[in-house]
Amino acid sequence: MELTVSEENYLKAIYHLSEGGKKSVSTNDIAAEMKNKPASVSDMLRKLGEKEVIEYRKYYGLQITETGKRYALQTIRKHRLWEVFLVEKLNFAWDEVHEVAEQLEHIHSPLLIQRLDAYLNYPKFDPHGDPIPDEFGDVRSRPRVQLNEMEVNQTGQIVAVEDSTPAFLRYLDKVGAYIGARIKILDKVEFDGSVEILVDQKKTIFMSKDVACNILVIQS
Amino acid sequence: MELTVSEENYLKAIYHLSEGGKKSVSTNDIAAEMKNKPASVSDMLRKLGEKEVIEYRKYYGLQITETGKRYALQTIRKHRLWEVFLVEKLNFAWDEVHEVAEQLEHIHSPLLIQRLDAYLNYPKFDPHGDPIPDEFGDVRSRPRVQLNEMEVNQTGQIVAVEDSTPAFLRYLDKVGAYIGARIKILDKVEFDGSVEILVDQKKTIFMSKDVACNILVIQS
DNA sequence: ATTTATTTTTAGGATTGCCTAATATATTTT
DNA sequence: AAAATATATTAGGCAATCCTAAAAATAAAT
Ligand SMILES: [Mn+2]
Ligand SMILES: [Mn+2]
Ligand SMILES: [Mn+2]
Ligand SMILES: [Mn+2]
Repeated sequence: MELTVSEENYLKAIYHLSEGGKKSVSTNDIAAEMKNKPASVSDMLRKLGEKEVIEYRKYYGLQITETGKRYALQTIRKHRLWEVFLVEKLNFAWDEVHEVAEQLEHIHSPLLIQRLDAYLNYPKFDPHGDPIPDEFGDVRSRPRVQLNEMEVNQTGQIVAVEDSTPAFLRYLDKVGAYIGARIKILDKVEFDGSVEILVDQKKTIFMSKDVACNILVIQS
Repeated sequence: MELTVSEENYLKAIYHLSEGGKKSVSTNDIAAEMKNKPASVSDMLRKLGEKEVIEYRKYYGLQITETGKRYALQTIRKHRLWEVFLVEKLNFAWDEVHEVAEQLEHIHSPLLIQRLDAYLNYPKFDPHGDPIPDEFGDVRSRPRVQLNEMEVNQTGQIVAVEDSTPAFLRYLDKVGAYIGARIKILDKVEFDGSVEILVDQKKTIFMSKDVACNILVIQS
């Protein structure tokens, strides 16, 4: 079965919202994520239900099916592989890739993705630290914590960001936080949740809770 | 102004038909090229006229405008650059690239194309020997003749093919004709226009007129 | 110069994907 | 439990892109 670009985008949004811990995904949430109106979402949910990529009962809620998950993961795989390509091969900055990958993820060609994967040397993570599903849709997820939840003196390594907007990513570039950086919590301010961290045993960075909660760390 | 994918495809078809020597491009020709119906073409011509990428008078004919040419050449540039990428970097065969490039040519990102061009080392020709327009839409065209129009004992170099269908390209692979090959006409059969050529002073190939007329040569 | 054939356009319809406004259902408050 | 609020769906519409069938314009043949 072939999905349209719009259907692929909806399914991806639904998958992400489902994985985000929330029990049920609401029409309003999807509308917000897709930047369109709830009425449009209702239209699309009916169609996705008919195509059996979600299980949908009006007014009750929806659940993504196994088939739907496979489609979503395939699109996510393509998105993240293209992001790696743009950064590794075309020297894009990590804050410049998302919009283009959003288009490239809809190019339909199994051969293309297989070759791209090989060309990039089968990367496991995208430039934002997000895992790249394999061709069967398997994702290797690592136990990650938000930086603001760590305690003073704990150490770890930055492995991903939860916000991929250019503004946030450029800010991280500016202060010197990057994927792969080894960090240690030097201080936490009770009052506002801001933290001070040591990066690579060299540089001290002070950041607000708003920033810290979008940085994901593997503790060590 | 932004063109839709469909508009870009129509404009490309119109450009190619215009360059094909024909004085005026007919609605039927466009429909054939686009593999849809003349009625649909009429719809689109009105729209392209309103956007001033063609000059269109009902029942009379149409002419692509300078603006239209720029858009068409931009799309052609993208198509051909992607074809080079697929062959040079992802090891696609030259008969496998067209369909994918047909999709990739519509990805919208000036930065992407600029970087891709640099990454490929500013190629001047695509895998089928067609010239790649520069970022300003300038095309360096070379004087080429169809192989079947050459006389016995004349020599030259294969520089392009006029047919890019997989069946034709795979046939050329099989018999050993390729872009860049130095050739000499050994014999021509008056009766059916078939020719015998010597490739790289080594191999003799016999081909029908139907094949020969789709092979373009620079004479030397 | 008519008639005939071809080409092109218009009329009307389907599908996709979005919208606003109105309605229906579910949830929360009192 | 009823009323108020929040959430979700339907009704009706619009734009894009395609279609078939009918009508109009042009070109070709007699
Ligand atoms: Mn997308
Ligand atoms: Mn990413
Ligand atoms: Mn195309
Ligand atoms: Mn080509």
